[in-house]
Amino acid sequence: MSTLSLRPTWRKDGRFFSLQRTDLHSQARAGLLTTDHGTIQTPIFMPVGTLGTVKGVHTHEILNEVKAQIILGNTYHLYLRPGLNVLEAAGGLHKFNGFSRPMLTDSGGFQVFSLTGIRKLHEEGCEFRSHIDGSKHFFTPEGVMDIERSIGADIMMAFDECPPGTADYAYARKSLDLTHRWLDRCIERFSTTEEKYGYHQALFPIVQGCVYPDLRRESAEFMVEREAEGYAIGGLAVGEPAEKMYEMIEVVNEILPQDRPRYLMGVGTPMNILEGIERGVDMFDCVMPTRNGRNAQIFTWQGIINFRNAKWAMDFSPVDPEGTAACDHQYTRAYLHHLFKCKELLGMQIASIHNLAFYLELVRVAREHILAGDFVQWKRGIMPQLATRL
RNA sequence: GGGCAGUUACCAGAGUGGCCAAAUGGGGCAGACUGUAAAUCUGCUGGCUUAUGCCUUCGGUGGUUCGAAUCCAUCACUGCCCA
Repeated sequence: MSTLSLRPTWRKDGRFFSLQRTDLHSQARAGLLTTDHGTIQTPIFMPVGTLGTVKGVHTHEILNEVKAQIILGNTYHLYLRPGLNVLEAAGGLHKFNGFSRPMLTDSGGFQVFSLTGIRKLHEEGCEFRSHIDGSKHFFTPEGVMDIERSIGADIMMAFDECPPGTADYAYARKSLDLTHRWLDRCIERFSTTEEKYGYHQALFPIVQGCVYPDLRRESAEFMVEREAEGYAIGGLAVGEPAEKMYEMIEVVNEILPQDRPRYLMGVGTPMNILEGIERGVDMFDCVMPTRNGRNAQIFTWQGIINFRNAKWAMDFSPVDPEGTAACDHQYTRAYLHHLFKCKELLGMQIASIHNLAFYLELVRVAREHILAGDFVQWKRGIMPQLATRL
């Protein structure tokens, strides 16, 4: 039996990803990723919009303040609410939420990890109990492909199992084999179905293997054979030490093809992202800027601020003097502190916009330095500041 | 003037003889958060050389008792009702 290949599903013009420059002193790359909803400059950070909305942030703010080039949605969550009938009637997620730039849907693989306790894994798929009403739902690789077709994101993720960072070798082995069998079923279904809304959709497989180099290598090789348009590295930042994560990225990126984008799923802190870029990652997503923003924490070039702390009560300087968003300059730290103390919604909005804008600025500047050829030097200079607690 | 109810930590409020430095909320002070079951969760919140320890505290004062936030007397204040 010949190996399944995704090549027949690629963009017809062959212009999905192009590398502009690879760093001489590291694996860092700058590239362009083209979708029918626009071109993305990589490396890129993708804000997470699980339910078709980046929590607390208007679309015009995502576009003009955050300057996001692509956002995420989540298959499991969108399937439960609003449901596929609504999304199909709307004409896909882009039409439904009014976001006309590229989108990517996660498959629900992460929910296999995070919903431990209300989910059951089988060879056939994963049975979930809805976290909303307890109802039963069965996700299979084929079903997930169909759902992601209905949602209509530009990039679809394969349905995988995301084991915890603490998984032992035996479990990691078993889990990886399941993910691989599921991948081939995803490819089979994806290859035999069409996009629903007249624009191209790409399918990214997800390399797994926990913290075990041999499994990671095997997984990467397995997926390279399938000739995807892009590849994801999953199952990291789920409880393992950061050093292990970096090591796994190195192992995997040695095998993944240079000419295709690599997406490190669910990562991470500003420092994690720069470490990932240095090791050849092109795409990142993480809930951290929005979730931590809602919880009063912001990231800046100078370090990390917790706006719940009393020390900001009388600080009338701007939220972030170096920030790129209007709200960074419109409001003071004392005011933002006040908003969080009073649990005012505006505080969460400001912090979310700020954090996302900062993350996008971080990868934009990183890209500039890759193009200029001094990425490693620049990164080394700013890392200590990023981790500082203000 | 008479009757009734009450006074507990920053606030509200439980406790009505020992398991009480005192429940629970709120507030305050910190911490966590990584493909979003998260505008959530956790810890601390009388003092002390941080402890299965000591000291001080439940309106004031004085009693009863081995032992009192809890029982008695009295004073002060608060609220409601009747004049």
